[in-house]
Amino acid sequence: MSQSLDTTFAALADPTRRAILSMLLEDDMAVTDVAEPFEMSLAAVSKHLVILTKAGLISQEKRGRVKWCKIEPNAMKEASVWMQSFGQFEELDMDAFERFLEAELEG
Amino acid sequence: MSQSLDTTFAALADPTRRAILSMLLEDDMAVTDVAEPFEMSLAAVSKHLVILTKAGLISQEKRGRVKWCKIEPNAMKEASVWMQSFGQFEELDMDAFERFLEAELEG
DNA sequence: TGCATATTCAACCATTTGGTTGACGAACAA
DNA sequence: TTGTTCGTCAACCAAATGGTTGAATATGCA
Repeated sequence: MSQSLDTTFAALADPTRRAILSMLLEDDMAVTDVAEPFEMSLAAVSKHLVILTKAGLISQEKRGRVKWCKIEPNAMKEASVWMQSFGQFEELDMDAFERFLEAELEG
Repeated sequence: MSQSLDTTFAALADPTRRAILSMLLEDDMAVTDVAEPFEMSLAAVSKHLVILTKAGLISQEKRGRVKWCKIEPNAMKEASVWMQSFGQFEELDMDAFERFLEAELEG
């Protein structure tokens, strides 16, 4: 339930992963090209991409040898709405609010 | 700059800390009272409060023996603005959102 | 076929995280 | 003074995180 907020925020907490998301805003990219600007191994970047995928922030599609990475803005929406609404609905049951968001954004 | 996004998102990634923030939306609270609903030690909650304080999401002020915790709603702004830059997602289902709000607020 | 490229897997490592417990100091109350 | 409450500190622990390397798998190309 708030599991998805956990994974979304945790994924966003790492600067490498935020940089990857920024890159993917420009265009879809192959794993190797995503990894190129970073001073770490390809395997490390591949792990970051798995984390972003599990958080739903990106999707990956394999065509031939190449796995293409594509941003999925929908997952960010739940966290974004959570943050933007925070403080505006003092009398709101936040647990119910989180359940609502999850149910809404799932469909 | 990117450092503070790290700490803000990391602080928000834990459900206990998000629950604490929700509680503090209602009112300022003493550390002991914040800890009361959680099934963990006072020391553990105290640590969570330190993390929230370092992220700027709350502030703490000691009066007498009691340390009061107060939400700092503006601290989420940087992270919120960052997320907004990805704002290419479709809108929420506003009808469902309004039904949710109505149901929540009348209880 | 044989070789290069794209990506992941498996094992490993150091550091961080989220929790525990017991001792402690500071502030109140008797 | 004595005792109680509030909150943190210190030491410790297990699990998760973020990185490495080398081997493995899958695809494409000559």
